Amino acid sequence: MVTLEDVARQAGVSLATASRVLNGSTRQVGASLRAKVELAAAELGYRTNVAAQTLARGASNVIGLVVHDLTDPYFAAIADGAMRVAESQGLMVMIGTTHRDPQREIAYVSTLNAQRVRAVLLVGSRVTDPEATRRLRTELDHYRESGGRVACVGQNLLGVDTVVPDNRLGAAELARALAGLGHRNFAILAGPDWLIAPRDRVEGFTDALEELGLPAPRVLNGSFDREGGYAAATQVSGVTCVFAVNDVMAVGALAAFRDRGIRVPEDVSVAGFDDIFTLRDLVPSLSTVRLPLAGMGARALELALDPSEESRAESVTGEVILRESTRGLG
Amino acid sequence: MVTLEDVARQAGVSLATASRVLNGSTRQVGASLRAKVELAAAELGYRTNVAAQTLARGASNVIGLVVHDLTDPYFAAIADGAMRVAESQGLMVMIGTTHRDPQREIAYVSTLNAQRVRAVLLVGSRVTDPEATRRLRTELDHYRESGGRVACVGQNLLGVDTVVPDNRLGAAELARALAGLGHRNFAILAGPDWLIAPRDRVEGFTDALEELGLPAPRVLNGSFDREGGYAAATQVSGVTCVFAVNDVMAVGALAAFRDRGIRVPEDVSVAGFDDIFTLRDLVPSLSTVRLPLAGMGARALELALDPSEESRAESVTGEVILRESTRGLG
DNA sequence: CAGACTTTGGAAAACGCTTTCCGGGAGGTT
DNA sequence: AACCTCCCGGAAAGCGTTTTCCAAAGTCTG
Repeated sequence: MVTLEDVARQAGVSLATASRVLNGSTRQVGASLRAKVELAAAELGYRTNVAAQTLARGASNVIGLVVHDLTDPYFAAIADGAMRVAESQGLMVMIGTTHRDPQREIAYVSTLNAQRVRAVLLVGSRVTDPEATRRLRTELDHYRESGGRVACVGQNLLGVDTVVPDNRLGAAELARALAGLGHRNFAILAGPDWLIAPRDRVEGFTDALEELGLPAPRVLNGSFDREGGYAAATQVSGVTCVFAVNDVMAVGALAAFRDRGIRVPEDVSVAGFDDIFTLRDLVPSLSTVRLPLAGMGARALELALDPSEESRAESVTGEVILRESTRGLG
Repeated sequence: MVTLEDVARQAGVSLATASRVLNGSTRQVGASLRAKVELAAAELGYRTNVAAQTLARGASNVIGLVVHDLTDPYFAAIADGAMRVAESQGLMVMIGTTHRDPQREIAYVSTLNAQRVRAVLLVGSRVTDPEATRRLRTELDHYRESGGRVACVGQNLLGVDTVVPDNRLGAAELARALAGLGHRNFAILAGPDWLIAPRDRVEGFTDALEELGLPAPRVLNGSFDREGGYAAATQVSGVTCVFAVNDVMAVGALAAFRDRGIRVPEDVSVAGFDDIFTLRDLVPSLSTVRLPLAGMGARALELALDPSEESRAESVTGEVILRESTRGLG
């Protein structure tokens, strides 16, 4: 293991000088010594010991990213956006997946705190359980007191910088658009009740229908993934349009309808939410609400990194996109 | 910032005792002192400073994961598998995306070396450029000399533990299966020449056709993603079956054929490779070669973590899965 | 050319842990 | 009762950096 001291000795300079040359210091070092140090470092194959550096500097070059599930393209897209800005800032990314377990989210914040990461990004819907939220807040506050920065992509419930997708508005506009196509009877394939994002989407959609004077939709709960969409869709009947609260559930619904011999959009229209890139080529192509996922991840990290006393919440509105999976009536 | 020393003082014990209680040591500590320390730690909200711990122990609890592109479900699935075993071992994961740039891959290995991560996982096809491979090997050797462990998911070119998808065999078996359906004239939507995985798939497929005495396929190169598949597919004509060297290219091809008014599988059959989970519900459902992606990621990390002098290569064979996108002729 | 700055190099004190030694006391054996 | 072992607590020496303080050597200025 080559240390700075080895480099310094080989270059015939002091530890201080070697440090100043190799790890960006504000101090100047004369050209000749600088060259000697660089040569020695290259010859010996020196690699900075980041742990030692972090300890001495009291600040690390790592950020933490906590997502629900990396194989869900929704999170992959957001993570990708965040990672691009991390890379541009020379920061490494430490990542944890909670698989939607609030306990694990808290545990990760604690671990990332122990790692003294520069910032933590919490990506994904908050939960309705106030106790879980409170415990998470406590942990976050603890981290922030020791200088950590936090941002969230989700609901503004943690008292930290947050990028908030306007789920209610997006769902409401989708509802209006679908009503505009002539639909009157809806079913909603909802996620679990304890996740706020899907709940907000249900409420936004439902409220909009009510405002339009349309009958209340039938709400069918399922897990927030493809299987949940499939399962919920097996119970759908008597409606002309179903709204799945996210695209992967919509995909499950499409599969269920196919298996049941129900044609989309001829027999029933289907719409999703998120506009997942990987699903762009589905047949029929999916009507949905587009969210700028990568941008949201990037923005969240920018917020976290940008020092500021009060916490900011930036709302992101989705854009309704009607494709082939929804058709006009009459 | 609460330190171990603060905890020790508050508990009225020595630093050594506090350390032994809070951070798994082999040494026993009496019940009463242990309780005092735990209480003090909880009261003060102590969080281990992992950087200091790493420095003192000379070993970290993080592993590095280098993938081409996280938004590609292929990599997300492998990463997920690896992350599950990491989590089960109490290891954190530091992740880097190269966007298929060999330079960046090398740079990440260097950075992860500086971080003194326990192990590095390189996920994704190797490149044909021997110079890039040599430079990467040099960097890896350097890392390993200082005790780092390395594993790779891809081709066995780096002299490290490797999980090798048998691309040739998988493609060959796919070719035989498709020939078994009666197809004689094939086109291959190939990836870029400098990536070995797609090249191997092309060769395996081509060789198998030759063995069967069938005409050589037309090979169309494109980028290793959806767009590449789309672009290459626009040039396809006069064949009954096209093999896209991975599923996302196949999706692009499906889209291209749709745009051209060519029906799949009636007018042309399409097969992919990888069996991406998210694409399971495509219509028509995609014939492909299934690779146990999560298992491969998990296995690679196991190999990396399992000490061994000589480097091991474990081959993984894909399973041909014929679905709706390929049809039998005659 | 004296005095006041500015540069630049080095010595050494942190940074917050882990772990090796030491030593004292408790328990067991002749 | 003397001798050995164990067991457990603490003092202190690292781990590899950064950075503060000094000091020496230039560089200006008047």
